[in-house]
Amino acid sequence: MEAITIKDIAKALNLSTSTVSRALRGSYEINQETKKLVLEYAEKMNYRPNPIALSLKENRSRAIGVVVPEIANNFFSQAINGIEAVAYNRGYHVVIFQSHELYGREVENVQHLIDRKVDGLLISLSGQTTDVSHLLAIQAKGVPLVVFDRVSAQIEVNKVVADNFQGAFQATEHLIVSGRKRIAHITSPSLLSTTHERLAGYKAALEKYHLPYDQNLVRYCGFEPEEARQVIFEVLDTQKPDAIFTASDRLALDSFAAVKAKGIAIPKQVAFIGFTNLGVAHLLDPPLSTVVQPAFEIGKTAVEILLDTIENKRMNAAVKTIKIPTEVNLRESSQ
Amino acid sequence: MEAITIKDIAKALNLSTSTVSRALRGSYEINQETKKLVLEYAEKMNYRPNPIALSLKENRSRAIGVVVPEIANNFFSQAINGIEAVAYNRGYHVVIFQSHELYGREVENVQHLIDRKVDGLLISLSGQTTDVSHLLAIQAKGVPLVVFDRVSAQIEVNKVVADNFQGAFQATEHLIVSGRKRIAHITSPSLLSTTHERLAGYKAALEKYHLPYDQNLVRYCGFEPEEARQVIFEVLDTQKPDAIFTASDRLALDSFAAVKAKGIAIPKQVAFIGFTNLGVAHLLDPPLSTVVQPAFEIGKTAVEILLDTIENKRMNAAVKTIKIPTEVNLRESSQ
DNA sequence: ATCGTTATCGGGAACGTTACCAAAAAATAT
DNA sequence: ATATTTTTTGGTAACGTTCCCGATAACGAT
Repeated sequence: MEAITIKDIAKALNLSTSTVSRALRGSYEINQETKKLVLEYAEKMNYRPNPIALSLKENRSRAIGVVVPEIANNFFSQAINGIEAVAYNRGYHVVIFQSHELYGREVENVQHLIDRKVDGLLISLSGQTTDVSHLLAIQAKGVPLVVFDRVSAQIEVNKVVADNFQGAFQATEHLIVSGRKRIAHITSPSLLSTTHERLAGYKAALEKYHLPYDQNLVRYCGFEPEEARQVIFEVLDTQKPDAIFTASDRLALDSFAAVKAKGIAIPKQVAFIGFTNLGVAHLLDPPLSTVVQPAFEIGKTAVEILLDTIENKRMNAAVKTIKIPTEVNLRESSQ
Repeated sequence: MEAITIKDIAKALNLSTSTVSRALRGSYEINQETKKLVLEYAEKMNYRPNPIALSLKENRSRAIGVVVPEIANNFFSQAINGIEAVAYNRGYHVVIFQSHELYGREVENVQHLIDRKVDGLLISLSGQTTDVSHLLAIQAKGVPLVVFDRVSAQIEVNKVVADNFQGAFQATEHLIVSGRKRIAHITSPSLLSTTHERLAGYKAALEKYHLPYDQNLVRYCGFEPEEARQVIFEVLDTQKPDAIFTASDRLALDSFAAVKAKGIAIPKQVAFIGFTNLGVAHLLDPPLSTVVQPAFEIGKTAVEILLDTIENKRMNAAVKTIKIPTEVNLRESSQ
């Protein structure tokens, strides 16, 4: 029941392991008959090369690591699908780890992936991550790295993100032109790059239409289950907004639920638009307007850059940040 | 920048690799001073053991493999979270592969995980899988295996599933007692164990209330994007049901959307209840009644059995199938 | 002083594979 | 027939680690 190895084949056919290896690998420097013999026997015995031995020898694994905050999040699972599609076609495995928004877990994940000799790393930062020295360290080691979605200014590396500014700008502008004046912005922890960019888009839209920027209308919200609810209740009670623009998948849902729970009519009393990749947005009550990120494409682009780097196809390419346009879907919740 | 190894430490401290290994591992048969010296140096140089070398030597990896159809599916991502939570606490890594509902991909995934010497395997079958010889093969090899959610009768192995019969029975019963007579059941491919069990629950409820079982009201539906829509349209047009009970996460959504697209009032004209783990069910229009599977707990239970098997903690335990109760949430869509 | 014990350490093999170098055999050239 | 090249193969080391076995030294006991 034990797996068959090159040694077993060599012994069975009275050859050396070198010869068997040659037969299995490239065809050069080998008698065609010997090669055939080996290949047939290997086939018959269902020989499968041991990737672990290979990894030890070659110091690589034909696998790439992916670290995301949470796969139970549409954006990330879609991004992973993009990553996987490309990686699979190019002969790489994808090893997925979740940080669960914890800095410590993220560092651990990165370390483990490096220990396991992944050929490259794709990461979207946790909500707690401010210090990126763990990434700088692997960069110093020469491990190819691409950061996507949630990036950091502290590291010079290829990045792939949605055009968060544009999306937020368009969402806010839409709310403004449809007559809203007090637009609350419920957003993620201020550490995140996405938070900054979306806030900037929000501000820019206000500015364009000469609306005042009121700090009290902007709320940062962490990842605790009940947090969004509290924040929404508070902002509704104290600020009386006539519109809400939320900045993430999870926040869109929790906030939407909270507003409804409070018995406030959407969009009559408060218009609502969410930055989210929820597939069910059009089925909600009322149908939810959304800014959608091209998650699959972000994943796809990120992994393409990573694999090109791994395979030395971008030797002299400068490090850059790729912005992929977002898409706005206007529905009843914001009319 | 290269990673430091035991050899490097040995050379630096003028010791043999054996001694260094001993110092790093168990403390027996080693001078306390030598040990301290080694540990300090290792710490200073940031030594990390090479798990690949370990895997090669010990023929195991301290990792378990998980094969699921699709992570962009609430049920599976929640199950994975359950798996991960337990595995992490017990010192195992989790390697996630997706079959994307393809039999070929599933076989490949299993093979790759075995090649990579996972200590055990958790799998939920693809929608195409009828032949489980790939699982029988690894079972014969002695690799610990637990099948969850979508199982197969063809293999005797520990299984963890939701109580699909109960959930379907309760859903159907609820529709019946609230006055519905022609209840359509939109379900997954007939190969799946979950499909059978849910259909059985549906039938049993009809029987209990002496309603006829009409084959035309039951529709099997594959995984193509437009398929559910077509099926729903057809069944609505030709069968005029007064209720719809759907059998999966994806089908619930697609069917719900299709019914609404057709302009049919829920629940007035057609009552609707879905077997789904959607987090947003209560926010839909109208709020969607659901049968919820304890996904996290299924994952948790499955991995506990697997790890116990790996660690020989269930030597004489008989193979069994664990059924975990489902939960019915009644909302407006089915009143 | 010799011997057996104990504590501590080093050497070598092994896990599966490939790369390099050398050796043998075969083919070709002289 | 001999020399030279080409083709084909085998042996060995190496990747990083642990385990088994043997070696050495110190030590107390006789």
